[in-house]
Amino acid sequence: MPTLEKVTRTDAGLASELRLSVMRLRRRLVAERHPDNELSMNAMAVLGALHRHGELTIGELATRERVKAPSMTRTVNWLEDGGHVARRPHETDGRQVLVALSDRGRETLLADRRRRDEWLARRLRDLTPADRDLLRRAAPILERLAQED
Amino acid sequence: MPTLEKVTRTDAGLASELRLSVMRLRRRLVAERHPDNELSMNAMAVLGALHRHGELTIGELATRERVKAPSMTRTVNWLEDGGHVARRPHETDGRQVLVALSDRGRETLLADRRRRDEWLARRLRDLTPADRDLLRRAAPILERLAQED
DNA sequence: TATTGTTATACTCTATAACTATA
DNA sequence: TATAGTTATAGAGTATAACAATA
Repeated sequence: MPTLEKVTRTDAGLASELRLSVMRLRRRLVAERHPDNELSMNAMAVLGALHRHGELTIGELATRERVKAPSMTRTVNWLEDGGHVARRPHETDGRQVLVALSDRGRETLLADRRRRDEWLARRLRDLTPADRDLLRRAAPILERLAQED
Repeated sequence: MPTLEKVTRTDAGLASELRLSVMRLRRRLVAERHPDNELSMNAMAVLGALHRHGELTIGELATRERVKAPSMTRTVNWLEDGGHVARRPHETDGRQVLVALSDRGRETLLADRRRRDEWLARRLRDLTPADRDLLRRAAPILERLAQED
C-alpha cells in the first residue's frame, strides 16, 4: 500500500487529535487558574518574558506571545496599573516603548511561579515518570509548532 | 541532593512550559483556521463527537467538550440553524434533548476533515518522524490531562 | 427538591481599522 | 512613506444567574 497516503492520512489524524487536545487542555487550564491570582495567564507570561530577557518593546512582547500590538498594549496597561512593570522611552527611537519588570513585578512572578502551575503540576505528578518525560520532550515541539511561520 | 525537591521543581517548570506551549499553539491554531470554513473549531468538534458516538444530549456534549451547558446550547443553535444537526426530544426524559448529525452535517464533517487540519498537518510533515511519533504519543496524555478531575 | 436545558447578561481575550507620533 | 504604539470598536467564546419544564 502507498506509504505516502498512509502517512498523510495518519498525519491528518494526528493533527486533528492534537488540535482537540490542545483546545480542551487550554480551556481546562484557564478554568483551573488559581482564583486569588489577580493576573491573567497572558500577563504572567509577559512577566516571565521580561524576567528572562530583560527590557522588551511592546512589539517584541507581542511577537513573542503571538498576539497583535493592541492586545499587548492592553496587557501592559494592566501590568503597569498594578505596578508590575514600567514603561520608559527608547533611547534612540522615540516611537518605541521599553517595558521593564518592576521589583513588585519580580516578586509577583517569583511568588506566583510555584503556585500558579499548581493544578497542572499536581496532574503531572499523577502521571508515570515515562509519560512525564514524554511531555517534557513534547513541550518544545509544541512551542515550535506555535512559533514557526 | 533532595530528589523530591528537584523533581517537584522540575515538574513546576514542565507545567509552566507546557501551559505556555498549549496557550500559544491554541492561539495559533485559531488564527490559522481556513477562512472559508464557516464553522468554528468547537462546532466542528461537536460534529465529530456526534459522528463517533451517535446521538448525544446537550449535557453529554458539554461534558465531552468541557464547556458549560449554555455554551453548548449556543453551539448547537448555530449548528441547527445551518442544518448540520437536528434536535429531537428524549424518549423517556422530557427534560433532555438529543442532538443528531444530519446528512448535511455529515457531509460537512467529512469534506472538511481533510482540509480543516491543513495548516497543522503541514507543520507536522515538516517535523522529523521521531518528533511526530513523540507527539502521537503525547496527544492522548494531553487529552487525559484535560479530561481528568 | 433536583436536574436539564434555555435565556439574559457580562466578562475576557483577541482582532482590525483609524489615528498619533516618530523615523 | 513606513513603523511603533494607542484608541476605538467589534466579534468570538465562555461563564454565572435566573428561569422553565420535567423528574
